[in-house]
Amino acid sequence: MSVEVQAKAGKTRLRLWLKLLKTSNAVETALRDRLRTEFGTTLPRFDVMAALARSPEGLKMSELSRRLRVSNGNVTGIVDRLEVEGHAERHAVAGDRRAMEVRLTGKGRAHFDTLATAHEAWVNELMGAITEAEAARIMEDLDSVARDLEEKR
Amino acid sequence: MSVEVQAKAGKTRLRLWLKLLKTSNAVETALRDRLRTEFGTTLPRFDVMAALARSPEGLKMSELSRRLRVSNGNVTGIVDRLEVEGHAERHAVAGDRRAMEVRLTGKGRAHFDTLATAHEAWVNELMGAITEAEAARIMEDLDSVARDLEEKR
DNA sequence: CAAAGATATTTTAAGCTTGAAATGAATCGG
DNA sequence: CCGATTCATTTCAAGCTTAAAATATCTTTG
Repeated sequence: MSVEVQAKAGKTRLRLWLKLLKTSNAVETALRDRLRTEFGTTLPRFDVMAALARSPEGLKMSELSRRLRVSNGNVTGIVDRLEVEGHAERHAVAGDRRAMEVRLTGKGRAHFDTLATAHEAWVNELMGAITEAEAARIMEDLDSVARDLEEKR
Repeated sequence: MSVEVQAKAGKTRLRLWLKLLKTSNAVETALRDRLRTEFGTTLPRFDVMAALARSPEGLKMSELSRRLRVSNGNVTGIVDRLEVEGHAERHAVAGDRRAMEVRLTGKGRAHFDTLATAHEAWVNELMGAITEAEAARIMEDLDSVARDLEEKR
């Protein structure tokens, strides 16, 4: 590839990145707004609840942190707040006094079901401009970026 | 479209959103890491400097806030820190004692040039898995989402 | 001109986020 | 068994972010 063509591809990727960032920020902001105004909650709390909903047996703090790719200290704070709300509970882990298992409460599960339904509808509304065929194609491209990034880690 | 096909397209869009979010978070985290470890700065400061670099005559606080789509209070804090570092300066605006014009200092401009060069190379490295043709196509799709979101605002 | 409304910015309170340090507990090698 | 290391979690300090309230100034209108 010539130097000129390389430079052009570079500028195109930079533009793509800026647009990708702008679009995902716009969608994310809309979701945060709606979670806040319609349900008085936040995206981080929703994310933690979603992870817990997929593991009814409970998850250790470190496992939650690993799955959501956020720091341990971050999970501590979010679970603290979910506990205050009565949506999650910490339980001692038999055989390891260092660890804590976190579970949704009944109230938390019911609340999450409501949130998840609304969330899926919102995403569909916000991303309505993309057809299924386009979605599949973009996902493939993003997958190749994600795989690349995974390797670098 | 049948109910079944609609539901399927809905699930595909949700998956696309989750992948979009994951990928852009991964790229953004890599960029934040490198700005921090290699230059001791942050993405918000980089973003403000980038906006200021494009307007050498200076920008008012409110204009900065509007362009970056962040709150006024947020800009106050970031500009405070850039000022402490000696990378930006606030100036009174002739004819409006409420307003402040912000500009990069000479030091700030030199610093930003270094950052911007590194930033562009990083984005190219991180998004290297995407060819120019794919990039162009994805940008079109994202544009349609962004336009849609613009209208909803 | 004075009151009312609009505009520019800062302040405040609350939450999210991180990396690093601290704590307490488990495990491992000798 | 004991000292060293590793592991799970929390605490801490700093920065980013927002919405809402507070300030100060400008503009419009009666």
